[in-house]
Amino acid sequence: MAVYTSTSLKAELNERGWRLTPQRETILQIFQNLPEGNHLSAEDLYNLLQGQGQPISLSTIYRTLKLMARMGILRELELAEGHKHYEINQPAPHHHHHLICVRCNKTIEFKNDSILKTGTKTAQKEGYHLLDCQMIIHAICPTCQRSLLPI
Amino acid sequence: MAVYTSTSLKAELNERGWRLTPQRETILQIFQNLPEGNHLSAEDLYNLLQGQGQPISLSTIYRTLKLMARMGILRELELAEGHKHYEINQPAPHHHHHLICVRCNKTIEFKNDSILKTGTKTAQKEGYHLLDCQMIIHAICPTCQRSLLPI
DNA sequence: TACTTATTGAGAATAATCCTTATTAAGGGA
DNA sequence: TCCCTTAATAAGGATTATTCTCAATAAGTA
Ligand SMILES: [Mn+2]
Ligand SMILES: [Mn+2]
Ligand SMILES: [Zn+2]
Ligand SMILES: [Zn+2]
Repeated sequence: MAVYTSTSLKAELNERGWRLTPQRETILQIFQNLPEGNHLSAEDLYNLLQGQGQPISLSTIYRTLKLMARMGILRELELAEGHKHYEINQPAPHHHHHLICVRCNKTIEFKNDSILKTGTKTAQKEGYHLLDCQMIIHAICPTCQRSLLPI
Repeated sequence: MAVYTSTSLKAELNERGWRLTPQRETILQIFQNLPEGNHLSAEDLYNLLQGQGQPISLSTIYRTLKLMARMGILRELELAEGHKHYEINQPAPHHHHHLICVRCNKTIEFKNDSILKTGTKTAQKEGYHLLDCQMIIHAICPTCQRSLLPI
């Protein structure tokens, strides 16, 4: 859960025999500049880059998102049915969690320092190398509670 | 996060104009009798029922899993790439969380009472009706740390 | 028992994600 | 700076988990 720059990303990639490409640099920048509370799906990111005139193929998008999630640079979130969302993975005080309405997918972020502490301790105890730690609350929002629509 | 019986499931379904079917009863029983630490995918459940000589169509399996997750009876877990897993949703002292290796998907369950408390408090504060609350730790297990295989 | 309509089963449809392959270009060494 | 090795990209096809459609069935209710 480190804070990455182009330089530190390059270093970590090269260390493993991998390469820093303009595509990877671009995608890292997008997420670094994404305002807190925003989350991008693969297709969101694809469209965003198209709009900015620096298109990247969908294959590369998917490969890069997976790579960066497995490196601990991005967090992979299940905020809605059917597809994943991503955001930058940052330590406290930016580290946060998600409260999600299972009916309308409205999502609220919240912070709680003890969660990351518990995650760190648990991973360490088992000898795991921590990448990300998230609490997900599935619930029904006030609006959906009032609506009579089924499930 | 209540403990369900056939009777209480029927009551809750009927209250909403829905019905208790043998298929729903069977699926609830499967999960109630599933030993802690076991998690079933839709296909796992389908095959299990086939083997027990009480087959249920895959459509119904998917519909029922989603229904029960949205009722708070089952927990929907993202333990591996590509498909969901389910387990019964129970309060303390059975309530637990998951530490997952992102490379080999090895999963360890752990308990921590303060997590559910935080979840309950956070949902309540926002006026959400709590269904489930889970902490997910993504990490790399000791074995995968030693292996030189990339990502 | 009879009626209404939620639910099932079967298979087709959808869509997110992954895979294949030719081409490009990053990194490291001379 | 130029070369070589090979990792990475782009494009489109393939895969597959999940949803949808619809005719047939059966749960709930009076
Ligand atoms: Mn977020
Ligand atoms: Mn479990
Ligand atoms: Zn809602
Ligand atoms: Zn592992």
